[in-house]
Amino acid sequence: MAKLINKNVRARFAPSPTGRLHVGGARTALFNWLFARQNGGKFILRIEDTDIVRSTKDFSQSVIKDLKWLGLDWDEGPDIGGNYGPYFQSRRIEIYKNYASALLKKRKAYFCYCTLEELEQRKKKMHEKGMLPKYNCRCRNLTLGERKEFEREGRSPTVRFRVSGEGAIYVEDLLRGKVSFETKMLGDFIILKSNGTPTFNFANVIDDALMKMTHVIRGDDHLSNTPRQVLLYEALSFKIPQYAHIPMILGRDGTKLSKRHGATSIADYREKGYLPWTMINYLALLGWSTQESQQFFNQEELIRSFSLERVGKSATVFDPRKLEWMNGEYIRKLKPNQLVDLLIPYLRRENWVTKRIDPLTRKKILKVTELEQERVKVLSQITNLADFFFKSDFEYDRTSVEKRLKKDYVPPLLKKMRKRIAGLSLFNEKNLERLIRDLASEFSLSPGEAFHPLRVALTGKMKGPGLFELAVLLGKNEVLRRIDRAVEMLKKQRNKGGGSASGRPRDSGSRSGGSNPPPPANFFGRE
RNA sequence: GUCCCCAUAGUCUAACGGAAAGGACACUGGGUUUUCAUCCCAGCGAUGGGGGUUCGACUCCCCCUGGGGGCACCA
Repeated sequence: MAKLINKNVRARFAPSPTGRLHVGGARTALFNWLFARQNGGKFILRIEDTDIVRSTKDFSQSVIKDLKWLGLDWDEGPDIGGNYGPYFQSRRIEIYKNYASALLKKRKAYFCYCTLEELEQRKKKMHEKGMLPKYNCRCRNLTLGERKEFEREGRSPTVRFRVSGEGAIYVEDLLRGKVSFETKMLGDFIILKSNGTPTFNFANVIDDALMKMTHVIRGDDHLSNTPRQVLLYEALSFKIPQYAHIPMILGRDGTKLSKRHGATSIADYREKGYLPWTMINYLALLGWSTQESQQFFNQEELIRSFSLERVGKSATVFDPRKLEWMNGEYIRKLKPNQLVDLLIPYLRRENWVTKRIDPLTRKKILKVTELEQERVKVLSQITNLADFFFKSDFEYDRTSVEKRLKKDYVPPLLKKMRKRIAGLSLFNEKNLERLIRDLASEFSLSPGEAFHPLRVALTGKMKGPGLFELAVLLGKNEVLRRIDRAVEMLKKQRNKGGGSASGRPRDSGSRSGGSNPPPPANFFGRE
């Protein structure tokens, strides 16, 4: 079936800047964006900063930054303007006040002088009686005199919407069909706070109407708010948009995703080293799928294939493991040269490379990248994977030393190896491999029994890239130094009676003659 | 408590009322590799329970259970 496109579509993302952009918010933004883009319609960004206590300018900026980082773009928004601005709710206060006045005049709203404490108390009492904690409208029909009296007491009023009428309110939802709510379940609700700012339900409705939104795609935690909003649309004679309440994203334990579940903000994932498109691709699959359960999409494919009709209805669990897998897939698809650029910030953070990178150093980083690419799932992991390429005084992994170096044959083997390597005229992979294999058979060892100790001596680990490739990259002299260092380390441990295997020779007190360990110089700086 | 939403493996999910319930992550085993990773092969594993409707139910209806959300001068 050919997809119907509707160029008049206007969809929006309306975050409140009370924190960094959350994965749930990001997915809501994504679905709106995809929907707008595939229809050739407009995607609008509006910042809902009416909670003056919790909203900050910094969070507004960071939300915008994170959306851009994800690769989302908008046709109207706080940073670029548009025909229906301003796009910060905090700059639209007068608009809300005017509409509130209109409702007051029509007696669809009224001033309420109850204080927070009074409301709190009343709610508590109702709760104790097992009643619905719905507002009983003490101020609903105040006389002018009574109002004057309250004002003399110094109370500043809120404006409440008068909920009246019998029967049900129907919400037409694109995903869930017609959902009905009993009007009598709703209490009169506040539309203007006593400080003059609007509440969410009020500002949201007015802006969506004034900004001519055709579709409201949002988390289904908003479904229960919708009947109130419908009442407002009707009271203000606004056209009700099409709703689509998408399933929420939960944490591993099935509860609402929160900091308890670890990283939840887009910025967290950016900093760890997830690629923006990984986030988009993964998030798109949370609550939506194609008939074939396709896993990977490029941007055009995603825009083309997305459809609201195929968005599911049940809550989804955010799975960091699948996200990491997907990031690894995308990292492996990168050209090594692209990956180098992404990796460099993490190397800088460790002070392994200088701010300016000369061509030779870059070439070496490229080589390291080629050797490690298939192991990197998250960019920041490069730090643990490749430390030994950048520093000579890397630490030895304890279990690697135990398993691969604590053998009687190892010290003599390494010493012999050192001698042979020193005598090697052409230090390349082929020659090195032949050398080690020959040595293994001289010692009556399997090749592996010779390879493994050398690997630990050179890298401190028992996992990593091809042994001969990494050795050649390190260079002959560095390889010799590292063998010396490992032999030295083993000797010291033996003297100490087989104590800690993770000791760094340089750090274990003054030296008593013998060969000195290599200086802690930067490998790339020195060679 | 009450209202609303939801229900296929541990997780994301597919399946005009008519397949052996398909794919992906994770996990397990095997192969390749000097190790790890990659790659390849194989395996484990699901329609929450109970009633209907129907020749036939993952699919439609009802009840139960479970989970989530709202009931704010938060959004």
